[in-house]
Amino acid sequence: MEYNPKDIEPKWRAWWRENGTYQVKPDNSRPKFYILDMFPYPSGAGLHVGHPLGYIASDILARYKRLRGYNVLHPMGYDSFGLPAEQYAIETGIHPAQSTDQNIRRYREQLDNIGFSYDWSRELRTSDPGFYKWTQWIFQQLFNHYFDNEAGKALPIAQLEARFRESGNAAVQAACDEDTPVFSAEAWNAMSEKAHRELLLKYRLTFPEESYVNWCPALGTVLSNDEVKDGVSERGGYPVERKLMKQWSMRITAYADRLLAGLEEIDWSESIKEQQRYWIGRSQGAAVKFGVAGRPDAQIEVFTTRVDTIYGATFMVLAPEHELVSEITTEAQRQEVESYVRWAATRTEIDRMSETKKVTGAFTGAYALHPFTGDTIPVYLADYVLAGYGTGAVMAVPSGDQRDYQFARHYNLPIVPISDAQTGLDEAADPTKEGRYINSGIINGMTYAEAVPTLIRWLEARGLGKGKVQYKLRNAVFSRQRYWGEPLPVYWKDGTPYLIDAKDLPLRLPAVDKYLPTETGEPPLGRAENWRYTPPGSTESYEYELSTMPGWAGSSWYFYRYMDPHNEREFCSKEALDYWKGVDVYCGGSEHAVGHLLYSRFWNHFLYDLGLAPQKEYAKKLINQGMIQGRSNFVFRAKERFFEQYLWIKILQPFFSAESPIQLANTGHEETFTYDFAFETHDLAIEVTSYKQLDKIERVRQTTAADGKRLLLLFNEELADHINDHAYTAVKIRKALDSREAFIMTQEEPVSDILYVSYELTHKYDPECFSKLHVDVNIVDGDVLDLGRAAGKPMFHNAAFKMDPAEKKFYCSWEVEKMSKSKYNVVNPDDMVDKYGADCFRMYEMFLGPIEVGKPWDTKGITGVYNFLRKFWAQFFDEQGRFIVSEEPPGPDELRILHQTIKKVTDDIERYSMNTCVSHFMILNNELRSLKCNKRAILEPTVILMAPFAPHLSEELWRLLGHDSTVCSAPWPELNPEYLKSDTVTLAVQINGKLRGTLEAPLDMPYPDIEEIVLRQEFVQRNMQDLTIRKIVVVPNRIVNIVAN
RNA sequence: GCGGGAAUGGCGGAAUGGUAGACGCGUUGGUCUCAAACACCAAUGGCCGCAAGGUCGUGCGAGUUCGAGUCUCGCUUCCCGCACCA
Repeated sequence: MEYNPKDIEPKWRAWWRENGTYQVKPDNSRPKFYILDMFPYPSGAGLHVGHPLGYIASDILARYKRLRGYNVLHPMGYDSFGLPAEQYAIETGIHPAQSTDQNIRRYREQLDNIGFSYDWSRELRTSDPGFYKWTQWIFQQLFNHYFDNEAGKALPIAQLEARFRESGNAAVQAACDEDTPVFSAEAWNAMSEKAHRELLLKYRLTFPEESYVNWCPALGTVLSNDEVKDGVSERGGYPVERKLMKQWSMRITAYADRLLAGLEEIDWSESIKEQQRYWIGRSQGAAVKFGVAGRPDAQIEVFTTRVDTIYGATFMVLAPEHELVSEITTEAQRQEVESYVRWAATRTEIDRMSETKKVTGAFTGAYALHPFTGDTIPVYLADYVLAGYGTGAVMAVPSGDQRDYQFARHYNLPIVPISDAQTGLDEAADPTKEGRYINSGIINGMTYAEAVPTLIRWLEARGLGKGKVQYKLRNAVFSRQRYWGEPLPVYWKDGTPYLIDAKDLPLRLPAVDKYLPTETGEPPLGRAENWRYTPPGSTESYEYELSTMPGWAGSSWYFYRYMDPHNEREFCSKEALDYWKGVDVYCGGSEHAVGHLLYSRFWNHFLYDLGLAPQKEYAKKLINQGMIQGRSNFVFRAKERFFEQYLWIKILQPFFSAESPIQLANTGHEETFTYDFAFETHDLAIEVTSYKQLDKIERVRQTTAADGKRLLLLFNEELADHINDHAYTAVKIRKALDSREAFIMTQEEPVSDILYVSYELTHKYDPECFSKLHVDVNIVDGDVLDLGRAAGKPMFHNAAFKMDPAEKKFYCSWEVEKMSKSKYNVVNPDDMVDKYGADCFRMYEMFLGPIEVGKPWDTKGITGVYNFLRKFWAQFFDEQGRFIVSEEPPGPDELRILHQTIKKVTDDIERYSMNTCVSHFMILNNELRSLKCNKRAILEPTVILMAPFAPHLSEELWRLLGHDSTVCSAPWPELNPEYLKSDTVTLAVQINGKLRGTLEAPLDMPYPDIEEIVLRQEFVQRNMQDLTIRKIVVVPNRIVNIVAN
């Protein structure tokens, strides 16, 4: 009986679905386990083989935990608000809901194909009003709370109001805007309601404010810091500029310390935790106020982490945007300063980054007063000081800070050493904390540890400064000028925002005629008719907020909704929260390190403060699956920014001969055309034995290159518009390349310093091949040539050639890169499932290597897994194809290998090492085959062990073994350590740490006997001839090391 | 520049301080076949050797240890993240 996945897989998927096998309910009799995948954004491209990697690993874990008796919550949903659907809507007029729905259906189909054990009755979509009702509700809670620094948690804003009425805000320790004025109770009580509301906005955890934001003109929206990479938008790569705008903001900074501390209690990768720590960017230092000469009213405050270097401050630098700039600038300098400020404003982020080493600045003509010495020091502007960090001003200590040093050198400002340990100040700054201070007034002769508190005490006593903690973390911009997102449940009255009544939630997205900004530049919601709110009991109506929420809103809390997805009264019931608590294992990509993974922790801390979340940290364990990369099909030009849109293939071998012309037919389109080829001459004769997979390449065009050699052009510019065709073609070409080393790809116009690339041309030294390639490839012997990084940035990795005549080896490597539609290197999981079955695909993805590391996709290896499954299947059938297992009792060898496998697979799943599990199954199968074992007592437990990995095959065999219930609820085989023991062990014998031989010895042989036996061995005696034994180290049942000289 | 991680055959990758290279791919040889494919069997880190065996081997250099891919120190290279953060 042949193993045919198509016969069994759809059948069992249907059965599982019909029988609700994967549906879960809270069950206090069993321990719970919550395994969550990061839900996908349903893009139009569908899944590729890289996507399911994490899903498969978590599915294996979920199935395993079920077999271990856990009540497993393993849900899936869609992060279905987002930019691409909106862009598509702008282009086509199709409502994003409609295209999103279509994409989701496609995703669901693909996910179903792979046999995941999701409880689909809990599916959710962030764009579903039943879901975003609660996103809006949480937003309202944030609006209604402030962060109390004394309590260390969020408290209702009403409590804050009460305190203001009682005693003003002087004694209130709360997270608030920097510019919050101090007021007394009397003053508060005398204010208007509008004034009250405006002041409260300075405390609320979400609030509108005028601030510099990342404005992306091309996308017509603002972006949060984590959505901007290298000065351009993460989606689309459009330029981003800084712009002062009124935006909703989340006071995440209030939680900075808790988000930092929380990292200590979660089992996430060090790299993600470090990224979050860095993003939060806590630094301890001091705030110091400098006076301005001749202006007793003005002060320049700076933040420094090195207050101990303050005596070395010989000038000050302000950011060009600093608010005091025009005030303190002298008339003589005004023109220069203004032109510098203008110049700085026009520079984009990219400009700044590419010129970080260049010193620019301007002198304001003003002088600051050094708080300790009273000296006057000049005040400059420079854009190396950032307006957005600290106070936007620094005290410049050229002897201790390299940037200040460079600036001082450029403007010929004094560089004063401040420590006797500083060296090399002729060359560079020396930021040492060693030694004792010199030229430093009250701290002369002190060490670093003594100086800092001395200085801070001095400053505090005079009101000139204080110790301060500064964060890099900024409040997160929370509004987007887009259509396809959650509407903010807010209306505007009298210039301040009000929440709509909770009973009016959800505030549904209105219909609009177009998905573009209005003619007056308002967001698309401005197009909605009658987009106004009438508060309960009011006759007036007021305009709703026109912005929507950002993409990360829904994903900041969705993990709770799965626990109770259909609840209409609460975001999640208390019972469900008490039972499921939080996520036990969270699986997803590391690209969300400082976006989703930080924002969701923030919301969770907030919900925890409200008593709505059971745990401070919602996900104890995080697994980051690596990215599966595709191979690039392109050869890049080193000196040009964009790579060729063509793929050239040069035929190296006469695989089209005059005798047997090959037809290349277009099979992908309605129009069909064929080319007949007959090549008479050939450039090279690398042996090629298989070409048949070439027969589906589309649109091949024969052409002649400049040097007169024949070339085939496989892509053409028309195809650029048909991305799917590209992907298709690229895959076909890769298959051809995979099958044989048939091609060299080359560029249109070869240039000597640019390389030709071939695909794993040879892996063994072949002198013929070598010399011919040498001629053709034009490369420097023994060199690894990096094809260069376009414009200094690794926009694309490149293929490299290495030829090493000394080693007689020739290497050629392909670059690997992210699989993406635009790179034409996508491999579709459906194709894999269609050809090999879901079980095989699942196992193969796991077999590729550890989940956390990225690796290139290589379809070749899948046959190994497929053969394994076929052979495993065959164990259950006799030659006539009848299902037959023996009821004989198993022998010790069979039991040993079974229990070894139980042990290894159990241990390895627990440590998320799925790749080695697959190996263990293969080893087990190889052993059982050589033992010709078809005994039920062995095979039945094996089927259960395999069930998490290959659920369909296991289910089929399980039923054939005579079970009525599903293998999904079978008990995990129990390890019996007795069976692992054997009578003898293989002892390795080393002499001075070198392996000299092995010998079979009885288990647990006593020491003197071991020594005796070992020394009797022929190979030991032979190697011991001139040596005297010093010592014999015995590791029981493993190794004997004879130390001798 | 700073932070995190990695480096093991032709390739993906295994190895609680204890026989490096499990398992798979690929390759080579063989069986089957008119032939091919599939399948099956065998070999497969390099070098020397007919063989037995020897010898060198986990990026480089030191160290700890009876014993190091694994631990320590110092480098190199690559990947990821951040990047004028005062």
